[in-house]
Amino acid sequence: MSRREAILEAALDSFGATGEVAIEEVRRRSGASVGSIYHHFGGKDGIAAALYVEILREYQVGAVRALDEADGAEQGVKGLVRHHLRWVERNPERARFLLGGGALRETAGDQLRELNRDLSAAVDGWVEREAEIRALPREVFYAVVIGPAQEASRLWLAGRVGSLRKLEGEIAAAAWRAVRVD
Amino acid sequence: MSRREAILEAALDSFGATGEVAIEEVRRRSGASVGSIYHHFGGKDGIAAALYVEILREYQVGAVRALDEADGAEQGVKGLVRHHLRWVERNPERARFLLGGGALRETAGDQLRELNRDLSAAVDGWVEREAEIRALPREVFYAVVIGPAQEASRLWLAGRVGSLRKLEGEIAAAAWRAVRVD
Amino acid sequence: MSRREAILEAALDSFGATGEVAIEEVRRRSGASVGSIYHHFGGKDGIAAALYVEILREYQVGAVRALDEADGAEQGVKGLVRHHLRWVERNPERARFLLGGGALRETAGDQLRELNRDLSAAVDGWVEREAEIRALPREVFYAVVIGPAQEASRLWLAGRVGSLRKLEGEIAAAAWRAVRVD
Amino acid sequence: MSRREAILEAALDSFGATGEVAIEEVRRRSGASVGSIYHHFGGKDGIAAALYVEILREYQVGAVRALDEADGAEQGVKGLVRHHLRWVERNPERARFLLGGGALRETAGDQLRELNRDLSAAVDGWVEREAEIRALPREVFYAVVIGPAQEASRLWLAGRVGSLRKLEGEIAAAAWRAVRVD
DNA sequence: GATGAATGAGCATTCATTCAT
DNA sequence: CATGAATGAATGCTCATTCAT
Repeated sequence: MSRREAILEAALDSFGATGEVAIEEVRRRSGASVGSIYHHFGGKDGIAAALYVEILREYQVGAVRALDEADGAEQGVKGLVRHHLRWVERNPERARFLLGGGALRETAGDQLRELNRDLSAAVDGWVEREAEIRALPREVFYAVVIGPAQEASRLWLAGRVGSLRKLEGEIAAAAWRAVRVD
Repeated sequence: MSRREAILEAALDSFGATGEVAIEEVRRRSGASVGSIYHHFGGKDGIAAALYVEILREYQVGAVRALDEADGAEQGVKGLVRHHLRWVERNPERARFLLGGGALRETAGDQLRELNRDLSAAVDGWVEREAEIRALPREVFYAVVIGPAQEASRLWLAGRVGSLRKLEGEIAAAAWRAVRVD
Repeated sequence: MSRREAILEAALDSFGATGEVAIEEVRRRSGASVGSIYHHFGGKDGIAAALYVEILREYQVGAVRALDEADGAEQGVKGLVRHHLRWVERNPERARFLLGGGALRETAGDQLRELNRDLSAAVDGWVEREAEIRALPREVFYAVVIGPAQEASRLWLAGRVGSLRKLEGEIAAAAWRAVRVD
Repeated sequence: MSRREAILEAALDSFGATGEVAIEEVRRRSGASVGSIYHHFGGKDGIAAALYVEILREYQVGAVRALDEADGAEQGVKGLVRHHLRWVERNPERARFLLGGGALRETAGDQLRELNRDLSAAVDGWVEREAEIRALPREVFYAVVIGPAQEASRLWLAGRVGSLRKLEGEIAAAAWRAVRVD
């Protein structure tokens, strides 16, 4: 593991422990010196932004693959939901970071915009091609498909739900009922 | 307005401006002295907890009323969604605080547990009496009904959606499709 | 127990717990209001001074009695030592306060000077009448008789000695050897 | 003088002036920044502990040398007493700090235990080899030899005795009478 | 005599950031 | 690339004291 990776790893742990990325904490956990951290990331925001981009990219790759591998509208929608739930359950710290990290969207600016644009384009294109999906404003489609999975994820991260895996089928089916044409 | 109320008000404003409750900021905005703040709330966490409880209670009162006034399952589910969206749109600072305030759930402990228990009981009782609602694990019902509204709210709070009011009908209808029996 | 006494008691406990008398702590422990404390003692120093005087007086009464009841020089010296050790062992909090409380001698000023003058007079008079006691500067007599007991007390208060009672005989005998004429 | 040393020096002065180590005061006197102080000592307790260890070590070195240079039991015991009195008279601030610093024994923990163990071992070994010294519990020996000097020191530090040097002979002789075999 | 809300100076501590080596 | 000493603004908090009721 490179210095850079070790620092990012430590930053993620730091966030998990305290709810924010603290340089001092990162230094302790990574074993790198303050100077080294600054050399690589330029500062606190730099670390958070790099981490955010990296995590988001990983999440999105999975989402796009879920669509690619889907055979038909139903499988696509359910695949998005399942990917969300499984990714959260396998990456709780990353999920927590993504949910709590709204503050730094500005710093990572350009890269994030690019990422989101790419995903949106992919999803929008897919939706348009699927006739079985009800015509909905794009934000509503997003909210209705991802919202339930996201809310369940939040409950799970807060320890108020035992297993996302067990709810997966129900949530995916509900999302499908909500967006399919009758 | 009592000192106590003035302090809570200032704390909400402070949170809106900086994303967290800063004592110094609260002092400036409320006109109260540091000592007075500590006299009433015991510290930073105390303020946040009191605010959290107060806001959550207000939200929940509205949610329960939405159910009470509903005539039938469909109206009830749609009422919950509409209440959520309208409450967020009318109380953006409060909504932001509630969403970001996961950290202090411990401090407010007992009161929050009580609030959540009461709401859960009310909703569960209602759901059981409605035959038109599909049998779902309680967490799934919650996630499926509130999730989309919540996700749309987040987009709106982030400035990425123009008006919740306009999406209200679509989101409520989608939630209903997701939980009704066929 | 009167309000006054309750406050003094609480002040002693507070000192035992934190090493100094804190009004807030006294308030909590005594159940009195801040205002009431100020009414009775005028402030922090007032409490400490009153406590100091009260405790010192009690200690000195015992010391004088030890001399009064003594039959001859040896019994007197040993009696002073024994009284010191027993008083400390029976009143550890009071002893701690007396030892640590040097800072407030100014506040209690006049009363303390009077107390010390009275005790000095009593002891000096007694020493002069006892021919078996070696001629020593008064401070040396004091240091040599009380010093060992005091040092042992400090060890005991720090938990580094099991029981003062068991050492009593040896320490008293040593003090006597140090001040008697050959 | 290194930063570290400058900070310790300033801490000692600060203690002398106010009776406790105040970071703000240390900062002013040492010229170091707050951050630097924390970098080196971690906080208030860290400074006090480091100071305590350093001062105690210096005192103990002198005590051990007094024993080493002594020719026989009488010179050894009197040497310990004289060292104590002279050290106090030459280092009043350090003495005051050592006497008042009971609170931080926990923080300096291990190092202090080690120091005390070493000194105890040295003294115990010496005492055992000296046949002219009366068999006494180790704590009693300590209390009887050091107690009088310590008590005289306290009087001197409080300004109630003119010169320790003048009392030195009497106090040392008294200690010797108290512990020698007849 | 008693109460407790209010005050504000003072203090320890954290933390992002810089920079000489 | 790496290190760690140094900086100093910012902040939460404590606590003695006052005073209107």
